[in-house]
Amino acid sequence: MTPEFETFGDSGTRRQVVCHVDIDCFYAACERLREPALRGEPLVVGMGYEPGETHGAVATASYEAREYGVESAMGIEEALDRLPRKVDAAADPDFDVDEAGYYRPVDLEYYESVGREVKEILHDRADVVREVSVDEAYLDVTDRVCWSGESEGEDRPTVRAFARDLKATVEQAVGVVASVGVAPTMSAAKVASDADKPDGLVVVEPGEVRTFFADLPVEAVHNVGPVTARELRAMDVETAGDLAAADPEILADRFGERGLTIRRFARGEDPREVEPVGDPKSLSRESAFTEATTDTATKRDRVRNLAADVAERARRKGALYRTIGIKVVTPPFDVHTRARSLPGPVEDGDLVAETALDLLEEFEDAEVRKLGVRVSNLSFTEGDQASLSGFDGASSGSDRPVERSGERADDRDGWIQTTLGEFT
DNA sequence: TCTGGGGTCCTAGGACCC
DNA sequence: TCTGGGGTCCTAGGACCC
Repeated sequence: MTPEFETFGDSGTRRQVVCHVDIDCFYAACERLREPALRGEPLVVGMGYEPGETHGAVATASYEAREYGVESAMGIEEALDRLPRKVDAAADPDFDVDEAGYYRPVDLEYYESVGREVKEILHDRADVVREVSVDEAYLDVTDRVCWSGESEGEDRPTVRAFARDLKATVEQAVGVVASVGVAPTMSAAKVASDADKPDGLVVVEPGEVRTFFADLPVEAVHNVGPVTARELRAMDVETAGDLAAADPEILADRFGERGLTIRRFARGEDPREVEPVGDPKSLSRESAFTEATTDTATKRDRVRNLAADVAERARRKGALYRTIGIKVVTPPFDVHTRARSLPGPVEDGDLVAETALDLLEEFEDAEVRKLGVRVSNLSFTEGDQASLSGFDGASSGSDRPVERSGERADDRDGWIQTTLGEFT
């Protein structure tokens, strides 16, 4: 028995059935939920955007807005060039109101509440759910469905019927549209849900994974971003099919372990099983200045606020941290990080601020466009978490039973206790 | 295209230990 | 005293994902 091969999509013996669910234009869909007048209109949801302003970036553009060339991650200023605001267009005879759109700032809390409604349905429909983000999840539905050719599963629906019903339920109950992909592996399910957006439903049967990938561009493969895609193209690897057929040694040489992973994905091989996400590894907060600044007081102020935020979030989650760090972004877009580890895990907001400010001193004279504060090397105390939120995990979703706080922490138990005494 | 915010994982070099 | 190898931790940066 070779466990790693058990769940390989095209060659495995134990067939996992993975369903990937992704809400279409989630932020925009949420805005339309509470403001139905926005339906059918070009709509841009901007992060760091405020009504009437031009700073920030596009978090989500509705399909109608995309028609005008507005894309995700684009600066709001650029987006406004392509798609003016309705209000501005109405006031200016040079603009055509019909060629304008609506802009809304991100309201994550609201989106999270909508996301929770969706997740409830998903937990209802699957034995294991991996919540990847506010609007996206993997479901292990192995024991709930059968592939189209199978008949062994008495009452089980086919994957397609299952997915169709899931989509309909989400749409009726929550009012947002999901794209769904079903496949024998996580990586294929993910690509499948993406393949026919919006309102997509794509099923990739076992044995078909590699064929399914073959003609897709390399960047469709999970973990292939713009940088890797460019390098692959330079090596004449254009499609996922090319990637599947590429020499593994060359890929390993060029991209390390990731090179082998993406090749396996392209071949339909992915041994990962759907598992719930564990405790976070780090917590951070960052924010950009409207305009880059060199002013020390401004920078220190911002860092103090971010530090307080991060510390408060860690406290609420019952997280102790052993490493405190900052992120400093200087023009044009150079990212610098600095971090310092403490002798033992602490929960101490003042110390976060102090350490962050100390690390910031190196950038005293730098022009800064963005700052961040981060705590990492987290450990979660047995007590707090479970007692505060109930430890069932099945119902509450986000708070699952505390995991052992990492193998490394274990062999340190002795001194963790002593340092805890000192620091808390 | 001049860029938001919150994450994960990997890599590489240096310090330090045995 | 310059010669070996192995392991871990820490920091910084990079790529990627949503």
